[in-house]
Amino acid sequence: MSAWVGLLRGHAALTRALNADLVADHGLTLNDYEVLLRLSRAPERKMRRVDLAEQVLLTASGITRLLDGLQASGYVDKAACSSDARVTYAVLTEAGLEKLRSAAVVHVAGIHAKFAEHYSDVELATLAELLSRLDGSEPDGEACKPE
Amino acid sequence: MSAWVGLLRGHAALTRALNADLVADHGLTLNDYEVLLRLSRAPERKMRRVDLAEQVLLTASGITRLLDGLQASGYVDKAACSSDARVTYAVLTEAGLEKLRSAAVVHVAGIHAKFAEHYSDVELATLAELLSRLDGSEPDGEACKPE
DNA sequence: ACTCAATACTTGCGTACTCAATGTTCACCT
DNA sequence: AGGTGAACATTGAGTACGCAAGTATTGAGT
Repeated sequence: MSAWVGLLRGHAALTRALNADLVADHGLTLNDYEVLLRLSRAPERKMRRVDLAEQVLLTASGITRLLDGLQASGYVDKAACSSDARVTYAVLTEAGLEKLRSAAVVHVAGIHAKFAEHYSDVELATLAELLSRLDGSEPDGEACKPE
Repeated sequence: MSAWVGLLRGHAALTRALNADLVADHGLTLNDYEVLLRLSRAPERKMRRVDLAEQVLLTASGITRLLDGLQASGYVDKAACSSDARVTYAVLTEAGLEKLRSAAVVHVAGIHAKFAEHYSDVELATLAELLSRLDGSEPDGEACKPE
């Protein structure tokens, strides 16, 4: 049970702090950042919305709304798919890439600081490996910085 | 960065699954359960709302609304403090205790299953210890079951 | 006794979602 | 060709919060 409580509390502590910084400095939430990041690393900087939703663990509805916000800010555009009319792509704009880059400076440093404050490199690797088992994802190295 | 991504994804995967079970089977959210649990283990099964908010990592506003819901369901009552008129206690009712006990059967088993699925006992203890550093909390043994 | 800052709680408002419903499109089968 | 079920994206409605503002009370200092 300790691990469960630790996961809840640790998650809350970290996301609150990092989200507050991101919102205050750049007007982006953690999920906004994650979406911009995923797009920045996708071929042609575009992804189907359904794939994006799956990647950031949101529903179709959630991704629609989140992307509406980013589109309103000029950070993403929509693009149609030539072979499937059901599909709409989310495309990262130049403004979006700039935004991501500027936000990354502080965000990545913040994450590093939070973890380095508590863990050695070995411990961090252990933690990462253990946590990756929870949702079956592969450990994802240096995943926080845009290309 | 892997640990950060693992924390986000692991947290999402676990809380989604466990919350869905709790809501479907008992009409309680994870935070509802946690509040009932904390009250069940408090002296006289009552706590100041401000302390409860701090324990479950909610704001005063958040705990007010959460307790409103539990009170409407008959699981908690309010009680005044004889020595400080600012303070209102949240008190667990008998119905609340019963609810907690019945929910605990499935919830605790669910948590155990999720963790045992991925970790040995030693790994679990390691994970718990590492996670507890994130918000400076003490490891909290067998904290998920009501008294 | 008075003042002020801190404390406790509630309420209004806004945000970020999920669930359910809906319409369009596609893949597959007969 | 026609029918059916699934995939995709959006929208309406509801939920669970946090932030800010507000009220009442208390403790500390003068």
